[in-house]
Amino acid sequence: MRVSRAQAEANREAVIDVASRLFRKHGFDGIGLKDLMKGAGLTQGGFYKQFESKDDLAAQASRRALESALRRWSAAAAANPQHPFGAVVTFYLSMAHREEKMDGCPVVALGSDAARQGVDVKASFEAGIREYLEVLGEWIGAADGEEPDGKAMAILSTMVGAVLLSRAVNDEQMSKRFLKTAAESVLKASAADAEPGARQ
Amino acid sequence: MRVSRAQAEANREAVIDVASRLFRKHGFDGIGLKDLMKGAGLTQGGFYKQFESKDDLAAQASRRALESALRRWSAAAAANPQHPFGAVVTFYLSMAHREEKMDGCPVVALGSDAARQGVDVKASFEAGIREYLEVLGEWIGAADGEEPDGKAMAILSTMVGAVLLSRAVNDEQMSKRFLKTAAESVLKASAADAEPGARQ
DNA sequence: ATTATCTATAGATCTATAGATAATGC
DNA sequence: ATTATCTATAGATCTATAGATAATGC
Repeated sequence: MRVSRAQAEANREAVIDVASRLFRKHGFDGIGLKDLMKGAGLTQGGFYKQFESKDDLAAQASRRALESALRRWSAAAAANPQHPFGAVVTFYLSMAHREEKMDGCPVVALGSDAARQGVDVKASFEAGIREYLEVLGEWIGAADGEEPDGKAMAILSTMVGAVLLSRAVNDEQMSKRFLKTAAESVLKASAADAEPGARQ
Repeated sequence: MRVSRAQAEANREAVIDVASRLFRKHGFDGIGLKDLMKGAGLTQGGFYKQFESKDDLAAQASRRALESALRRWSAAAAANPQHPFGAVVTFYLSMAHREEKMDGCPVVALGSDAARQGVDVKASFEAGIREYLEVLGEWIGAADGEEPDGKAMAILSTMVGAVLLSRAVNDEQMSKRFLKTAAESVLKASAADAEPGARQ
């Protein structure tokens, strides 16, 4: 029954990975410990030797989900080094991303849920969101002086909101238009750098 | 025990109203029928004489929440008839709105949850979102020809995303900056009408 | 007589804990 | 000897149903 220390650690990581996907699919309240452990090939009883509570797993799985999402951004960007931002926008604001909640952006899949969670889950989201903003800031160029990542924040808001809205409606055409108009908007915003009329 | 037909209908409406608020606070999976009914001064047993299922209530409460949110937009707009759009943006992208999940925009409070629900809940969201887009379109002016509410869609995405992000982090300063940068972005986007460089 | 609401309960599921088991690690 | 995982279970809660109760509506 007992496994090696290395295997135990691998099992723990597997639970976090599985949870990061199943929470995105079902929400924090939509799936129980039994199914989360079963997803990693374990039974429910071992859970509390690995984690302090379900909240503890939620915080760790959130962190893992954000890290995984950022890696997908990097992969999309690496595939098109000339236009990393455009590549990420194309991927993020696609119908494919709309459909794959389980492997998609956790801010969209769990944002409403995260707002109801405690500080630990929110800390995981905050850390991941800061990394999102950092890479966005690098790609679109630092803003003009004050509010370093202000432009990145507005762009991230548009991207997150568009996918959220596209998933909340039945009409596929409407979903597509949310994604398309958001893509046009953020690409335009990223291009407009020292626009006349803006302060300073 | 039995009440008049009119009172029964009033009770039913009260349950929907309460549910529209409690679902926003706790999520569809975060509150049970017992507490939903108790919120309207009733007991759990009567639930299935009023509603077909919990999903049925979720769909009706979602519709009610969206209607109520649109009324708040109208109220904010009516308070400043010269700049209805600016008034709504100021209210929507405020820290006060960030704090009041229970009476705030249901797309933010329940958007991630709605994506996991069936067609009925999504239909409620879709109908409400269409109304959001309609009033936005009136205020910011119809776009130039094709894609009538394209600009409204991008603006709504930014607004929804910014409040969602502002609620997912612990840092209040970060929350404020999400709201502030989004407000600047949507006000600029609404002003820029026939911008040079745009297609057409 | 009808029916809106109540109390009570079935059966499933949830989080968390207790104790057994069997393999690891000293 | 220690410990990772297992089976089993406590106690609470969930959705949904059944039958009782008492006031309405004909």
